[in-house]
Amino acid sequence: MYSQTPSSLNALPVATARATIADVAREAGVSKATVSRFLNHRETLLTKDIATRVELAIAALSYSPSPMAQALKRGRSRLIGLVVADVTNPFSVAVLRGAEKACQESGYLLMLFNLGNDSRRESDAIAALSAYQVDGFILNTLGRDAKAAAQAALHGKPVVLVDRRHQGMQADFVSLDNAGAVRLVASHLVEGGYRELLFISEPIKNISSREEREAAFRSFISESAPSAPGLQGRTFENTVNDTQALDKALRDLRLRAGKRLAAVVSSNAVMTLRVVAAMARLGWQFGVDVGFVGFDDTEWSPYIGPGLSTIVQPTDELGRIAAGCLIERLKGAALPPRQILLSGRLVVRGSSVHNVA
Amino acid sequence: MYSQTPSSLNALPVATARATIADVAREAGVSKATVSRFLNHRETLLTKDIATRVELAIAALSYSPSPMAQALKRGRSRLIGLVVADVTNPFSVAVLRGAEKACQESGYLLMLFNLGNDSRRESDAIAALSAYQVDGFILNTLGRDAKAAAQAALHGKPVVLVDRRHQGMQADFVSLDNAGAVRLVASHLVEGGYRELLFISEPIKNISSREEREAAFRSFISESAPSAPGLQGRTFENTVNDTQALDKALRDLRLRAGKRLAAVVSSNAVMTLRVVAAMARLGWQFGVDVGFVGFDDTEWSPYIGPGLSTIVQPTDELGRIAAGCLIERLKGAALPPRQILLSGRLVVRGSSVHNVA
DNA sequence: TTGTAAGCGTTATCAA
DNA sequence: TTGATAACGCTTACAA
Repeated sequence: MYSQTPSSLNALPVATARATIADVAREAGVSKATVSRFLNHRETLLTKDIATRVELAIAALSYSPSPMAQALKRGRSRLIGLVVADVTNPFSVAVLRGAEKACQESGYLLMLFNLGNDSRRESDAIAALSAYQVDGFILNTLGRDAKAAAQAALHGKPVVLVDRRHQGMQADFVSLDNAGAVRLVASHLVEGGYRELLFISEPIKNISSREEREAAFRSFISESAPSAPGLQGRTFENTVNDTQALDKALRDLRLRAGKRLAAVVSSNAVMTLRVVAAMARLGWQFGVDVGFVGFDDTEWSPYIGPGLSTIVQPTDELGRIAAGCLIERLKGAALPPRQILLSGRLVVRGSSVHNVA
Repeated sequence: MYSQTPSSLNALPVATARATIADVAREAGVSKATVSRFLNHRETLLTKDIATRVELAIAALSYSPSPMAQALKRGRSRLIGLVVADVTNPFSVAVLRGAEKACQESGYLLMLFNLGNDSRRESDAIAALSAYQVDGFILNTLGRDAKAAAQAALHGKPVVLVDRRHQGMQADFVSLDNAGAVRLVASHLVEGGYRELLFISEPIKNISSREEREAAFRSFISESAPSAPGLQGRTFENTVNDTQALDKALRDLRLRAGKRLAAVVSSNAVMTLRVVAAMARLGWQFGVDVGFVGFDDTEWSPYIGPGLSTIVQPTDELGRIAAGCLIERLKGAALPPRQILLSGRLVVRGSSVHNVA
């Protein structure tokens, strides 16, 4: 504070242009080519004497090469394009976080494009990112417009899909083991005595993760019915503002259940919040009136009612691995498309433990 | 589905290089300069005949100019660097969302750098982004390392600060009106009969928004003491894992309050969650044992206990305006540094309405 | 009104 | 081992 006199505040140094490779060459008394060699093939092909001269010049001018120029020349940018369906969704953000970390560690920078759940922008996103010569894509998109995603591949850039598959696309795919997680949830509820289950999802519309979860739920019910007498299960798709339908679905659930215990399985955090709101409207309590398990653990899950039981997705891992896969390919690995499924973890809290009180 | 035969899946077209301006020129039978003119000064300086020929060629080759090459030549990249303190913080994400939207609308792309609350990376972030020739910066950073931020200015790039000021930096600043919001919160509590208040913040360490909120709280207490008999207020800084200190602070609060009503003001969403956890540990209820208002509204606020009263920050606006300010300057506006403060809105829920039950 | 050519900051190919 | 020089894809004097 003391050292910051008013004059030092105003007299900001005039914008001083970045040093270029030519400046360094001049300073060191060598050619640009030599500087470039120092940068890229330091150990080989260089006299010690010259190397140190270049090194000094670089330090003196605090030079660092322009990634833009490098990109233009090399055709590679050390940029990774990340397209997310919706930055508002905590899942997307968590993945973003993991991916960003992995990229930073490998010296890549992330260019972000948010779709805001507008699937029409999907091809815009890929086009824009592609124009900036991103070296590869991480896509957590809507999955409707397979063609758009394919474009990326057409430009020969590697792609990693997170959470949502694209039909007919040859790409690495990183995701939660949805089927396994559903089994975890459903068998926990059945063991806890719940017999009338309702799986609630956002509109499924071809989104692979939603399809997989719903399908796994259906299979579980039909497979388990023999060994769990009285077990029934249904699925329900709820659109964003249709609170009436949601309330009705919950009431119907209890009606169907009769004396049996009823439970809800929510397919993601967004849906969970809607169910929480519905429960408040109905004046029902988790664990008393209905059991509950939701996909996606959030920081607030423990504090809603008796605590919400959830499936924890390894989101950070998902992001890291997605970025890792991509970077591996960028380093030249020519592997066949991989599918990496990570297991979810069930966290049991009060909402899925029946409580008569 | 039917049209996707196995062969069409495998026989992906070979990576076909992007068309360049030279390709277009050849196709149209004109010079590169002409194509460039069509791109940049379409209306002026061009014969109708030639213009259409170029237009056709562009369409035929589905050409779009390389932003990298343009950036290299022009020195401008249509890229905006966004540095956030912590992508995990819902506030940062919300701002990010607003900024991203505004950028997209103006044809800018966002390069993201997350500090993960590690202040040492602040200068790395700015250096990395700056190397990619971003045209400007949106900074929501830790505010410790004023020099790092200043570097950005030194390269002559405009900067917008969000939520956190940097000492001695000439830059636009966009933020919540912290003082006003604190007054809103505190007077609401006092009017509700609360007389022993505790302001709980994450460690303040020079972070301007935290300082401002705490200072405003202190002034409010001393200004209002005369007109509100028995009014007392303290402030408390809680570090991330120190649950013991937090629990003690809450117990002491009620001890001090005696028969008077006690209330907590939490300085952001992260802190709110810790208070929620502490209340659970203590077995206390919001609105009964202590009153509560927290900064930052979250989707889950309504569903914790009787609902948490909160200050809603216009986060989307903050992001939009930040990006807007920047883009305005990028268009050439040479204004003095502006300070834009947006008002918060108080949402009253059960936690700040005393309930004897 | 259009074309030629130089240059943005790199890297890579050739000679020396 | 080092240095010219051409190219990457674009814009912009300057000429025509």
